[in-house]
Amino acid sequence: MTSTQITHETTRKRLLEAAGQVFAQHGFEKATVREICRKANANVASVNYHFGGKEDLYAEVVAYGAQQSVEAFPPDRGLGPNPLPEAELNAFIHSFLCRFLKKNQRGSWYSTLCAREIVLPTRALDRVVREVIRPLSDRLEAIVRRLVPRASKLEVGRCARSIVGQCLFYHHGRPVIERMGGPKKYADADIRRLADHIARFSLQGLRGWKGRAA
Amino acid sequence: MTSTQITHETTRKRLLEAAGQVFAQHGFEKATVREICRKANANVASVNYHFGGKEDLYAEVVAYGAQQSVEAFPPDRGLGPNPLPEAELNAFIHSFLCRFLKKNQRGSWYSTLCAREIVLPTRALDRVVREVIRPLSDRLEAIVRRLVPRASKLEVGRCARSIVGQCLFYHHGRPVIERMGGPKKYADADIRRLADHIARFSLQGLRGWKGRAA
DNA sequence: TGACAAATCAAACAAATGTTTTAAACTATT
DNA sequence: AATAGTTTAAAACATTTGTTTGATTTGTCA
Repeated sequence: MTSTQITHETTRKRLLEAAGQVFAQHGFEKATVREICRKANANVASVNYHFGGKEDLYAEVVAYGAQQSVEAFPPDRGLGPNPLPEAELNAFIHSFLCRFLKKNQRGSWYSTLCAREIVLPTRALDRVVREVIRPLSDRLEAIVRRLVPRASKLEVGRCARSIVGQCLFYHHGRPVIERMGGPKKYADADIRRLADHIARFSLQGLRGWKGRAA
Repeated sequence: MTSTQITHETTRKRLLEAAGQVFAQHGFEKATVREICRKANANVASVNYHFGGKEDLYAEVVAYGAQQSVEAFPPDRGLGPNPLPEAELNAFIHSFLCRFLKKNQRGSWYSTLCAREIVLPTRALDRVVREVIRPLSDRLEAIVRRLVPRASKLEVGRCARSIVGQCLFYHHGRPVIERMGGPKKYADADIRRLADHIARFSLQGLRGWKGRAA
């Protein structure tokens, strides 16, 4: 890689990071190319030069953010070899919460962006589902299956959604939770406790499907 | 009310309904007053004349939609006198799902709008939380308390959020669920089954806090 | 009926914004 | 050092959009 390409990459990267913040803060429509470029110390035309346009930049940012997010908190974090499904579930839930609630050094715009994309989907969502969400979902269903081996495929899916729903609520519902007097920040210990609660609630909930066919 | 005021009211109402659809479809930013007025068979200036501006119209629409939604599906629907908390929980969950999943005659833009507002909050959210969400939340916590009387206030809150999270996931996660091969439409029987699943999962989950202090 | 207010309408206004253009600066290769 | 290709910069462009204006119509009441 020549040094020309290196500076190229750095402006690209600066734009990606700046765009992530601005898109997360204002949403796609209200975010302006001008603010992004100002934040990235780049010229207004640089977005069109490097990405082709605002929309393409956005798609790039979403994919970039989702991947970074999963790599930072893999769902099997801290698990030893041959883990019990109970431990796997706990790790899955904990990593899931971390992805959204932990304030990482970057400013954690990934999660906000992802939430927006889920509720207000654009073309970028298709790629995220394919590359990030689908594998995670498959993994969770495998864990659930081990916990309730007699349940039908449909029931396993429903139970998995019950678990994911609990996690995502703390993300999607954040503005509401704050306005209801809930916490604005989550320390590591808070996230740990939350994960333990959801894991306990869910393991108990799964008991309803244990040992009986659908 | 004079007939002048009646026509006034009807254009107002037409604008509210049209705006609800357009805002839900495109989001606040991308929705244009021109499209709203075209849909409402009204002049471009009518939004400013009747509401003062686009933002005020939006705030009005959000509040209007949230109220209509709860009135259409009250959380105590179909309950007899002195219901068991288990039945109350089931009714609460079922009405909650209906609010978001049932396609009502209006085109059900309420729910979409509400989801947008939760993820990308504006000033309008404060009012919705105060007037609609808070009372619903209080009701749910009261039900949960009856089911786990020994649990702490914090734990009751967490359990309530676990329940709401399961319901909301089918709303917020809809674009993802569809892309994962899930259903696009929910018939009444589907909603019923879903409610039963969530109620069962949750009642089972709550057992973890039954009969023991925090 | 006639006057007054409310409502509607077509047209214009003013601001913001994504994009394009054209030239300058920079980098690497010969 | 010269040149070709790449990247950056400032300014202008074209379009969209919320809002305002002033005239016109509609409805009500004396």
